[in-house]
Amino acid sequence: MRLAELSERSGVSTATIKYYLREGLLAPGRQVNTTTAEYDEDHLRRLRLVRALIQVGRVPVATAREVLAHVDDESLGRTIRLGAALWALPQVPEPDGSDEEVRAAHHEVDQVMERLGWSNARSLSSISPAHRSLVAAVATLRRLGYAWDAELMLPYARLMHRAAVHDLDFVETRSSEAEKVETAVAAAILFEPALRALHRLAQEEESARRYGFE
Amino acid sequence: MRLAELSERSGVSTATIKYYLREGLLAPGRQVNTTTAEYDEDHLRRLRLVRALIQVGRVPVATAREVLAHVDDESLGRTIRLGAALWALPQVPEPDGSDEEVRAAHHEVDQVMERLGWSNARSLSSISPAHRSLVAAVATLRRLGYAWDAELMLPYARLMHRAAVHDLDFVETRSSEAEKVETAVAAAILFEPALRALHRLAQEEESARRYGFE
DNA sequence: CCTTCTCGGATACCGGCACTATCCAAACAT
DNA sequence: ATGTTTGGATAGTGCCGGTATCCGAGAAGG
Repeated sequence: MRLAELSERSGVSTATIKYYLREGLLAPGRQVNTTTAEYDEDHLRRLRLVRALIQVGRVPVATAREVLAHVDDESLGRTIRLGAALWALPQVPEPDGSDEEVRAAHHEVDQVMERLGWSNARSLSSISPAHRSLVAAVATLRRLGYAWDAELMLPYARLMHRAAVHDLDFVETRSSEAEKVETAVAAAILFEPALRALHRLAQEEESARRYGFE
Repeated sequence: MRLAELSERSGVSTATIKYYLREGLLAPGRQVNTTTAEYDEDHLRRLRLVRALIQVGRVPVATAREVLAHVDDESLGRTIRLGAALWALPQVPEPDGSDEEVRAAHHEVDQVMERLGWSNARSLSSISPAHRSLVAAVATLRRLGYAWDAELMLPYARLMHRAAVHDLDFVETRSSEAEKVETAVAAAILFEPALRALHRLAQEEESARRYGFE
């Protein structure tokens, strides 16, 4: 298919597709001649993933480029490749290690890891962006006066672990390796809005159950 | 305290504080004379909450203003007040009701509500922003080729409900009504990054458990 | 063959948004 | 008295995702 058709089938304007091509989020089509390029179903799939990353996941274009580069890097093993893709994601700045709250948060987070026996996560604790994000989030909560400690975090950690088991079971259902990596990214990025929405719905439900509409 | 001190203790520049005052995110201080205004601890708390909303929650300034207006509206009952605050949050556009995927997603979501007996959520299904977000997220997933149906969603919904129970238990520990509402907003906005980070950490852990570092 | 349309590529531009820099006159501080 | 600090008003900045415009090279139709 040509650019116009790609645009129509994806619902993304040609101008924006050109922009993504320019930014390296989308591989160029097969050049037929100087003025025509041919795109295929893979391009369409990738374009939809790009849109999902940017619109749903609110991932900056530059970050999306990195994530996708890792998704495409077949020289890496699965965990690494997946990890590399996910590690390119977070948009969280390095927390200030000298800050008091940050150190306290770090301590509580590590305690959670320990009590759950998350040895892998622990061994990566200094480099994993997810770990960094968690420390930053907990530090913010504490700074606002909410004493989020390991005790409070544990039940949430257990719940999210069970969610992760579901995620990976779902990823397993994919056949090809490439699809698995892509699915894992989708699971990380796109399940999150769904989880967040479910969380809020559940809050509404539970709140109405407890207090009615007083 | 005066503006400069408020700035110092919050870590927010005076220019930015002035901006928030202008935008109505922060109540003006007590005017001492034409060139001096006095701020107190409440201002500091509110300022920190504003920063958390904007920086951590990535809530647009205009949206934050609405949320905070509801938090401050003492004329509302708790559930309503809380709901009003949370409902002002979402940044999701109305999904296109005529879209095929959207309708399918809507159906699956309603099925989840029904099977969980979330009668409140169901009765609000047409107006709750969380419901709308969920439909939009599921529609996106389906458009990307992931067949997220009620069957797959149910376990996640159960997990998030348990998280919501923890949330509300935590909110209950607050003493004043105003604090409870503020805490509920914090729970909705600030727990989410923490949950997301826990989710990703759990994914890393589970992934490493299953595949090692192959 | 010639006209007219559409193609892809390059470049400049736009609009929103979260700030930020500058200016000002009033009022402290010393 | 005089330099500094205050809060308020206003205009400007930088980023970033996206768009509008222009171009010359083919494709399509008669």
